Amino acid sequence: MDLVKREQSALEGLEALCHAKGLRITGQRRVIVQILMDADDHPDADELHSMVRKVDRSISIATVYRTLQVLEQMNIVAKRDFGDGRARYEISVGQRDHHHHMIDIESGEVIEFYNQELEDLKMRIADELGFDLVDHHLELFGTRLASAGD
Amino acid sequence: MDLVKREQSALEGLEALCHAKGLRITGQRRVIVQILMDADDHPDADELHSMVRKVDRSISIATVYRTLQVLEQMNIVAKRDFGDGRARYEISVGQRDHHHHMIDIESGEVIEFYNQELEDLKMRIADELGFDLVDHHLELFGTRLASAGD
DNA sequence: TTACATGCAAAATATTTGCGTAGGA
DNA sequence: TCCTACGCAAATATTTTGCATGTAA
Repeated sequence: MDLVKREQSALEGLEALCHAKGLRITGQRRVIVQILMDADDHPDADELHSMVRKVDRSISIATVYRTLQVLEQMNIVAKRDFGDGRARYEISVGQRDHHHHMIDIESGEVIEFYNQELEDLKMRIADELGFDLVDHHLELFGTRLASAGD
Repeated sequence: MDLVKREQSALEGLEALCHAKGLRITGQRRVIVQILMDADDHPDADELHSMVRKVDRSISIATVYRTLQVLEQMNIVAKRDFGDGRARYEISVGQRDHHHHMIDIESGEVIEFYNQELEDLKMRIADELGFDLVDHHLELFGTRLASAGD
């Protein structure tokens, strides 16, 4: 239920924030946000466009980019970079639910994780450097341990 | 002296590694590595190209990209992403001397830092996730505290 | 009605690659 | 000499933008 609630609030958040900023809630924007909320991976603009077009074939790649830009400014979407050439996107419900990525450099698989120690440490580091932390990205790249899992 | 030694070893490392991998040490490669060692910021390919051309006007942007690619594979150069569209490069002497970046989102200034706690924590997190850590990127984005510095 | 948003196609960026030549080992 | 690396220019890939039209408020 928690996940569902979170998704609803993201969509509500979208509408509320759109209104607050004088932006229009269009069918395209609704579809793009919905698709991105349903995605449990990190699609790039082109992948997102393909998915979006399964719902509404008329939506253009330009609108996808423009919408992602707007959503990023509203902190509804976070833009990520995993080292290949293109940007990847994911829903970020406000600043909550912060997580990072462990990337399997052999398979390309991306695992999300959260670690409170890390959050604390980053705040502390930023503070020591004389900064107010606004955002942060951490990506770990590695290979699966032979012993573990599989 | 320490810095000088480190730079020398980077250049020596280049030659040694080139030989080991059957790669040729060309004038272009020497210039590119030298310029990158002398840079204390994080130039992108185009900036690097401009700097390199002050030494040898015939060096092309393609060679800069190709050299950076080779150097990255040899772990002599690290590719970074600070959120604008282009990749940035810096010398990384082996795996030592690891550091991260605190980016001032107002001025674009980049401050490098190192934190042992962070290194330990990242190793631990990767291990807990069942991974052998190969590489990692951390970027903090923030604004300068009013009270601090200035 | 009236701006803002959209689709389309062209443009702007960043990076890679084919090809014939130059040059390091 | 031989093969890798180079310069050049064209090709790719990704993202942005101008413009005429559509549409939410």
